[in-house]
Amino acid sequence: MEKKFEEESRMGFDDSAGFYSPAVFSDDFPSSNFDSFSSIFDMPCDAHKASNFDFYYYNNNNSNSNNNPSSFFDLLSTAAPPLSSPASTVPESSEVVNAPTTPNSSSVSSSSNEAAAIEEVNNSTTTHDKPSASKVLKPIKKNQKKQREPRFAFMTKSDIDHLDDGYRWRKYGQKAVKNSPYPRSYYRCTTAGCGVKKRVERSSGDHTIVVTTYEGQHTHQSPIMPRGSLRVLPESTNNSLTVDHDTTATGLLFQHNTSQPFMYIAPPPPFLTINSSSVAASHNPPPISFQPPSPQASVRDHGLLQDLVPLQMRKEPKDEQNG
DNA sequence: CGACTTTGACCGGCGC
DNA sequence: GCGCCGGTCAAAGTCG
Ligand SMILES: [Zn+2]
Repeated sequence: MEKKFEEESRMGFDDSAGFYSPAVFSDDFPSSNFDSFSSIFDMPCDAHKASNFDFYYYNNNNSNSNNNPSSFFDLLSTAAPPLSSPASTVPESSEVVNAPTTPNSSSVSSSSNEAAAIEEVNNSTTTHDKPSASKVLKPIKKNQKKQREPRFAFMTKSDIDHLDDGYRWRKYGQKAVKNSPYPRSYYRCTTAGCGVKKRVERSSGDHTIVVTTYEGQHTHQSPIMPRGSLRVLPESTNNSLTVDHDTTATGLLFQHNTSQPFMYIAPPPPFLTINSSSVAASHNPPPISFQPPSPQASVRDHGLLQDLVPLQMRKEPKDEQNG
């Protein structure tokens, strides 16, 4: 019992929340701590079976009751275009080219070679194969290791567990998390034919941080318009998003699937406009020549992530706003 | 009444 | 093989 628990604690990064050290993920993590992050990445990622995230994003929102912290998720959903063929998102030949900084991550790189399973997951999500015959059916053959689509974990400092991201979700499960007194909720997109799932839990260390893990890509547009917290400007108007309140999106984003994880620290995402008075960052790619370790179709597939990633990641702290 | 949540049971993988 | 555990199902319950 205890031993088990201890083991869990040791590999607290099992899924998502436990991965982070509260000391590191403080409200204002200075750029000088980047090295510390690298150390974290060095953890044996292969330990957690299918929980290999591709991106993390730490949304350092002000968890003031006044503002709705879900704003960032709103533009998340809206910024990410729907996918037509999710299976092609992850080429099986997307092996790592650069030497991984973590020797253990070798096994992680092999996680993206099961792209075929993605389609099965999507198909199985349909309700046609849900007769009252058996209790729980096995959508995927046992042969398949149940490889899932890439996941994106977004950490948001908020008191609200279920953040409104513009999509309709149906809660289909809830489990207790040992690392955290807060439970983990399982949601699934209610749109027919869309097998996107997401998990919502709280960080083990910092309970104020909500970790929302998205799995898969929506095959449709956002069914509902986000509430007044966010205004999405159509392309005809502007290629940027507008946020009413201050979304201090001090972000940390790193790629986990590839060999070398990168950090992304940016005050405001480029595609959104803070307070609708700041400069409206255009959607075109920045002049920075970001070179991911691999072609990474997954990066461009993730739409929004693509926007986030090539910003000014890598160890390029230079002087991003002192203070 | 429809959409969504709650909640216990179940399944499959994994360690012992 | 057994038990633990993460993930999932689905009937019952809740809400507007
Ligand atoms: Zn969807």
